[in-house]
Amino acid sequence: MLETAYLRTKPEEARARLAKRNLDADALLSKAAALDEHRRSTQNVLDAKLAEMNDQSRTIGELMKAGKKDEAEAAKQRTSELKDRIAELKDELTEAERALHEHLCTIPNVPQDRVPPGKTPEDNVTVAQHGELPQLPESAKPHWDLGEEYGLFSLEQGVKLTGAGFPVYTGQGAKLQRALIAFFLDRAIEAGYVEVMPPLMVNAESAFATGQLPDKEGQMYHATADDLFLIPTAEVPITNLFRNEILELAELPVKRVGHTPCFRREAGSYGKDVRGLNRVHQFDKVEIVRVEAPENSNAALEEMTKHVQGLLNALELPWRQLLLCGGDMGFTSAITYDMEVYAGAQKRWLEVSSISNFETYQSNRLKLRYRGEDKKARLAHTLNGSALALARIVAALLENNQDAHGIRIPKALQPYTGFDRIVKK
RNA sequence: GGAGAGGUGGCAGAGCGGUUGAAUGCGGCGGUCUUGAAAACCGCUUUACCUGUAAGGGUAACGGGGGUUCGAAUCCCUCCCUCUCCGCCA
Repeated sequence: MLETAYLRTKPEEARARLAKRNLDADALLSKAAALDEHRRSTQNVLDAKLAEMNDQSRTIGELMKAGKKDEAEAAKQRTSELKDRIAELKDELTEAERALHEHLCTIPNVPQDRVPPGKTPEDNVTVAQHGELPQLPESAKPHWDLGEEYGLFSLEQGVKLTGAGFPVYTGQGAKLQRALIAFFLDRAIEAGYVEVMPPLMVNAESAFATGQLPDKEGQMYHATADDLFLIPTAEVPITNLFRNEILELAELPVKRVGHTPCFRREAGSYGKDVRGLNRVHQFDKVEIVRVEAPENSNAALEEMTKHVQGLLNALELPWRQLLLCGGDMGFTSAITYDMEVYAGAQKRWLEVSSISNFETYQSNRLKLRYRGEDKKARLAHTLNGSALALARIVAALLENNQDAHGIRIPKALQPYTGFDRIVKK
């Protein structure tokens, strides 16, 4: 959620940046300004009445102490009107706060200057690319065929157990999952991230603080009996670790990494996008999360991107880095890079990582602050990125490395898999 | 799941209807003293919002929400959480 202080002090900047998202920035912001103004004036009046009431109460207390019962009683009578007015104003303020808050929740984060304008993925900008695209023979198979052929994973079995989009991994396929997770975790730990194993379910408060609620409610599985949500990403529990915290400057930067399964309903998805492992309801992901002082957050974003590039290079996967345009960026992000790998048999790019700087948008909801040089508490910046999402990495790995004798495992991964090829049983 | 106890500032721990945003101790910060340090002594030490150029002033917060009252950390209701005992269990 955007800060009202920002909207008040830099309305022009907010308007210009928001416009890149291809929405009616003027309408959103002028409504926010009106609601904010109303909230403040209501509080002003209420505060004055409360001060008056406090004064009265103090006087009555003194009269009671002095034994002047009659005078005290008389003073009590006089407070009833004030009391009613205060109750009225309190309701008004609560409503004004609710309305402002609700409206602020509908305004996405303001994109940074360098974010390109645009509406669709077509307008994203490729800022880096690396690796040769694999030249596979016509007989090359997409990963869903390879998965069946080598007995690595089965979507059909998942249907039996759960439903569509819940793969069952078996044998070398299961080991490959475990190897990738361990590899990603180890690399992050080497890079200074502290490993976290969080709960896989969160309460509504946590889901709200990182922005999954209310914007993406339909995306999460909801256990209604206990009002808990299955996490769509480790970002949610890990970032919420810092909810309502004030960090000392020396504690920054906070660097956390966690592996979790991720659960996504993916309501409304269809078509070739969802074939095989391209889009599933449950997948494993290693996520890196950072809390930074504002002046360091953009450097941190680049560092995280380099880290992800290093992983992809180690896996020998051709990748490209996209700078998302305003229209394609996530609701809560100020700038996002997407990392895509090329899946040679499908002949298409698959998104395997999304790295974002949320600036204060999340921390404002989280009430995540840090104490600066001047000892004043102010909102920290939060960032996160996938490093990396498994299912699609597996898809690309299988497709690109297939040959007549099986599927080659990249060298960096072999210590983790314990085998250098996937072969038919 | 059942029974009981309890949730107060960074921590420990008072307060149980009237200048109590909150005693006291510890910790932390600043100062005096000292060649330096320790000890001792003195002062400071929460956060959010509103108002103001600022200094300052105002309001709110004692697990969350609601109620009683002129006035609530203190009384009542409710939810959540922690601890102890019992039950169940990987």
